[in-house]
Amino acid sequence: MGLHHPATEDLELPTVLHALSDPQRLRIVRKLSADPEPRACGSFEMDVSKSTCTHHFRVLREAGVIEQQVLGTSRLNSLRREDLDERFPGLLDAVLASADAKSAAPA
Amino acid sequence: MGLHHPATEDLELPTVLHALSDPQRLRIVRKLSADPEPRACGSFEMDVSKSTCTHHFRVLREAGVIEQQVLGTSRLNSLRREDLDERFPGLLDAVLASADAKSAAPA
DNA sequence: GCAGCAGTTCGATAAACGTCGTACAATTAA
DNA sequence: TTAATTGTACGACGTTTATCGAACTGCTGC
Repeated sequence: MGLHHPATEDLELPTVLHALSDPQRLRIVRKLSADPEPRACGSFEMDVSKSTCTHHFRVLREAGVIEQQVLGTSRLNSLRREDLDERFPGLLDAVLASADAKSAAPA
Repeated sequence: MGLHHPATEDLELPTVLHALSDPQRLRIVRKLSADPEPRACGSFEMDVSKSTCTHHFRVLREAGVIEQQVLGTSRLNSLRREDLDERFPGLLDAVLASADAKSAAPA
């Protein structure tokens, strides 16, 4: 069965903000942004269990933040950057910039 | 007793995003942005009970999104726009613009 | 076929959340 | 002083959340 992805015009701001408000999920999104190549779930070094991972990827997908393509036994994840930019201009960039600034360790 | 407000450098991105991810709270923030005059809690037309209101204002305050000043029996609420812009440049604007766009009814 | 790998599904659990009503405190007005 | 106004504190409640482990499905390769 195909995974469900919300249409661009159906993206809800509170839902997206909630999806981005969890540290684990924020990490996923940042990695996807840093390297735009679609990546399997397993390639993210998550410090939670496999089933928790599945949960977080689903929250991101159902919020419309990521897209998941089935490839064999894997799910290739990519950011829905264009859709997000169309619906919420500047939001993703601001969130990513804020997350980067925060983690940019001072010398 | 004075109300507790987090310092600008202590603002956490996930906490702020979570504070903004609730429709009631988003409404509060939008009203504060539309009219930058500090306003009492009661002046927001909220469709929830008084105690729920108190809860939402506290979440916003503890996340560092709003400032509450005591004036008599009232709490004057204002956006911590400068602090937010310093810590998370562009974030608040992007959220507010997205919220505005969403509620801007098409013809 | 069989084993291994990638994720999902299914409870379960503990914590957090949004909501309410009632009671309370503190200020202001009569 | 009494009453009204503004908001808080305190449970209480049902829901959602983040987490886990164990069992499962579906592909890939030997």
